[in-house]
Amino acid sequence: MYVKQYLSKLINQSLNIHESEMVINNLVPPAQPEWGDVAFKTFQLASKLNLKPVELALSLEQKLNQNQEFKAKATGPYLNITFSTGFICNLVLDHVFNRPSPPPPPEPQPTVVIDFSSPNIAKPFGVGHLRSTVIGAALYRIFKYLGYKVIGINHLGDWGTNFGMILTGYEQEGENTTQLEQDGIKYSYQLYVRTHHKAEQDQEINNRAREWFNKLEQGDPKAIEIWKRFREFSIKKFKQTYQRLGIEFDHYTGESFYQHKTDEAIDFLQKKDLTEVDQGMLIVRLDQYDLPPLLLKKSDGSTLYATREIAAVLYRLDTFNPDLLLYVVGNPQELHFKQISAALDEAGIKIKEKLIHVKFGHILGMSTRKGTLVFLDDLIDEAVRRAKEKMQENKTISYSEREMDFISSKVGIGALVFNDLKTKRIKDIEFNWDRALSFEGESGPYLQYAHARIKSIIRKSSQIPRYQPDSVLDQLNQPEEKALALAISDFPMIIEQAAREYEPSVISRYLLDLASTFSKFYHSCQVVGSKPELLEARLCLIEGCRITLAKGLELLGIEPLNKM
RNA sequence: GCGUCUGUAGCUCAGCCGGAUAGAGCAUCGGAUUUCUAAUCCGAGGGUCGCAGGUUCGAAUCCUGCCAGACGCGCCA
Repeated sequence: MYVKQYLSKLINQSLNIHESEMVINNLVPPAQPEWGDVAFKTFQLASKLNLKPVELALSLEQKLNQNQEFKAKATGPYLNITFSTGFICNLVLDHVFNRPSPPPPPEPQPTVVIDFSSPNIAKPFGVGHLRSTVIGAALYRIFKYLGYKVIGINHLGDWGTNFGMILTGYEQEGENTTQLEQDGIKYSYQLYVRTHHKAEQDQEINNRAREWFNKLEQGDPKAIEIWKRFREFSIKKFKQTYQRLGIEFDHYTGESFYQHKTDEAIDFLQKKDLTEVDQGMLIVRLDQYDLPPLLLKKSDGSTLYATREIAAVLYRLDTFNPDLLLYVVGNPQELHFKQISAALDEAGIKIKEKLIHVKFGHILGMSTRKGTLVFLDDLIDEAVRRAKEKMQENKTISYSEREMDFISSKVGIGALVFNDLKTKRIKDIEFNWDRALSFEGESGPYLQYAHARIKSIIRKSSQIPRYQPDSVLDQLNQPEEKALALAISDFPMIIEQAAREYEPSVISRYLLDLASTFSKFYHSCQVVGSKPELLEARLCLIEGCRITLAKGLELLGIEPLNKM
């Protein structure tokens, strides 16, 4: 960005135009590295200025070459620009060291509410929920970094007919306090499964489950008390897992929170004359939107998922007055969110631009029934175990016991988190232990390793890297050094793109590229042991890379490591 | 049946608001360690960009049709 911004400014000035966005969008890497550092595609701008691309390129070549800092060469409709390495490094590192934060967004500070993770407290936290959790948490950090006010909400699935089943099982078996307190989720899930199994042979159990859920809805003290216990211990367990992942929420307001707000929501839609009764159900027709009707009430009068969702959106608009309302929820619910958005739009609420369904592909090859479901905690444990194994194989580095525990935990989790963030959200993922826990190639540990190596170099240099204007950066003249500076330069634009597209994978791909560029540098340019000026210059460059890498990793929720 | 999404190297993917010779990782094969961590780096092979039309000076990218897969479509969430 720094380099592109600089170039764009010059191009705009030389032509006396104000098209910096278009120009920046047309600045690309040259097809061949030896052609230059940045290439300008002139097609779009030429068309805007009513010129032929080739002519524009030639004219720009002449104008820009009055500048001392670089060479410009027109090649057909392209303009290839070559900088001196020292110049690029100064441009880029000045920003990295002296202006590490992006400029704040214009006042008033925009607010974004992010609904993510949202597990069901009676069902195991499986690998499927990891995606929403990890993507949502990344978006949370990205928007915060960009200066937004961000509110993270865990919309727990803490209400529903399945609690009838759990309460029935509880009634039959009595409480296993140890299990409940240790892992409320696993306990309620197993209770659910056992009772559900019995219910398949015994209709009486189903009836009992319905009764219990009814009691719960009526506010029966006994039912509420037991439900509260299950909820409390499930959340306690969730928080432990979230802590391992370094994730926090501002609110744990689940579906039960909206239980008594649905009447108000239904009232609101009824007053707008949008509802009608069909076969005993209360519905909102959405024919104008080419969508099937939204169901608000079952024929027995009880509310549905969508009802509570409407209530939740109204509550959030009212409470947080957000500019964006993000729902990090899987693909299958696309229709659901379209309906919610349409119904509210019909009611005159301007929500279409605000309510964004940040959808993602689901995890294939995992089923609760087949028993192929993988529990997140087990997956994390396995990731950490494999990381530890890898560390024990390492013959050149020794670790204290504390280091072993800390590093293996961060590496294992880094691999796991990165695995869910490296591809575009929309893609379905076939779960595979070895792929999810890869430590090589395009992986979290690859990025952490690059960071650790930079730290290691700095440690061995016994110097503190610093940036000074007119410094020794002119010492740098290797292509690997220039490539590294150019890679660092793209960081701000990448973050903006990730936010614009609600797509953390943009950052993942970028960091892979940055780390790979560093690794190439590492293998061809020695830092420690160079003559003093070169040492200082290279330290400054790799520290710039490290700062950028660390920031990117933090945004994704991966720990940048000093040693591994 | 209708709708949404996906289809690029053996596998997993990037590139998709049109532009220079379609890029990575894994896997396979061959190399690199007396110097800052080999969880790394270098090299090789590997492609009808699902198929067929269309728009354009130019299409993996835009439009249409078809094929394949995933998901969704009134009383689960």
